[in-house]
Amino acid sequence: MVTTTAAPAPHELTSKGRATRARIVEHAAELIYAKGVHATNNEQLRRAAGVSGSQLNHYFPTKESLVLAVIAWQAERVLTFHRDERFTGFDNLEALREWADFYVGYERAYQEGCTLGSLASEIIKTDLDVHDELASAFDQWRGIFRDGIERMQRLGRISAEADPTQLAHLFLAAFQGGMLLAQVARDIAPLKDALQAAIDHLQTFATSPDADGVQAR
Amino acid sequence: MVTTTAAPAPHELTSKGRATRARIVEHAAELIYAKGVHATNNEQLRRAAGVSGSQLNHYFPTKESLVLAVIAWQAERVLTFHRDERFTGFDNLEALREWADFYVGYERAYQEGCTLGSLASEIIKTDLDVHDELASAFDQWRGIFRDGIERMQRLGRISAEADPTQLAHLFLAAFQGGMLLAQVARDIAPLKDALQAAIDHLQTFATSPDADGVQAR
DNA sequence: ATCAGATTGGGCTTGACAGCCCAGAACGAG
DNA sequence: CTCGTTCTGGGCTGTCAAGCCCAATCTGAT
Repeated sequence: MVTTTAAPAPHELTSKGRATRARIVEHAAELIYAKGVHATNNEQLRRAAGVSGSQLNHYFPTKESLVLAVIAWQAERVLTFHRDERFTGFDNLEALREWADFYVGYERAYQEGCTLGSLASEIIKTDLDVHDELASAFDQWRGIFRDGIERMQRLGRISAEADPTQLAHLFLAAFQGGMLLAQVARDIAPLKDALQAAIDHLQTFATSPDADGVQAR
Repeated sequence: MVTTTAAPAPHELTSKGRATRARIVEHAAELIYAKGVHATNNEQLRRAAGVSGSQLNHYFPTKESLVLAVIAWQAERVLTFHRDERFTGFDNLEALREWADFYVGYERAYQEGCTLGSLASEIIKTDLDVHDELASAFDQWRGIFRDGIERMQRLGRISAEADPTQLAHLFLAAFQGGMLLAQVARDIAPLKDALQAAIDHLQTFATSPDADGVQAR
């Protein structure tokens, strides 16, 4: 049996099928975020999503396929959030401050950690072949920060000597590390401090320290 | 049978017993670091440490007790490493650079992550009651950086306006986050960049930028 | 030397979970 | 309306790991 066209299409989903599949992914994402991949089993997911065992097998033959779908879903969520208009592509310091404030004020930050980072840490050493999906997501995430910083340079807001990729790595690392530390300490302070310090660092590259409404230290 | 003294001592270990227990913990730590907690089972540990099933049960009745011992062992290791003479309590920028260089050059950094951080992320959401042990370890770790930065201030090497706790959080978060990103990307660059940027930031507080052998940017 | 307690060996049981199957219901194109 | 396809329900089974037990051996203090 050879595929006639370029679209094998293992499952042609109807609208109802798509709805069920989406319901499974969303509930799986929530359960996994709250309890971790390993502590989330089929039965809990069945009850939460209101589906039966065979539906899971129908839409997600293996746990790996489900986890991949959850990763894709969470990645899309977090990337969409960061591309929200309010952050204007992170082309100014105030947007970064607003972004940091959001997560510092996000209750679940120090309870469950980052929706993507926690997931990544938990399964990166397992057999699950989810590496490429994760790498791609984090790469795009970093790209959002890097592009923003590059734009700050082009707009003359920060010095041309700043290294956008390095700074993007600092932001993402401070965020992920801060989330982990906050989770462990059950206190948001580590995240708050790390993000504040990272932003302060970027501020040292600002061409006019006071132009952004915040006085230099 | 009532204990005569105040020492219930659930198990008085002989030197042989202590050796076996230590062998188990060390091999468990290595296996867990390489493969994760969940992917490490009794059989692998039995073969690696050359012990039998009942020994595991004898020294570590539950997996939780074993994981706790591994956490304590790894925490002691990482804290001892950071207290090594060569870092002189992190009371100068050069020590931080040496520290960063060590991990950037450490092969397993972007393969397995941080010996403590990876473990923490993997099990923080599980039932295992290991929270206090982890919190204490990270608290001491942060304390090493904070104390170093405070000493830099007392020695007049950096401005008194720097916030030692905030900067300590930045270092630890950049390290943990950088480790995670490096693992995901299979590239050391994120860790290298994050640590470099964090050190650059501390450098902006230096009272004499060139006194430490490195020119300001 | 003796003996109580510590240590060791290997196998076994119980429980949990992922993956699978079959039959029936709903859907939707013609 | 009709029929092939997709969707759904609930139960079943194979696998695997954690925890446990009994019996044998070793240790070290007296």
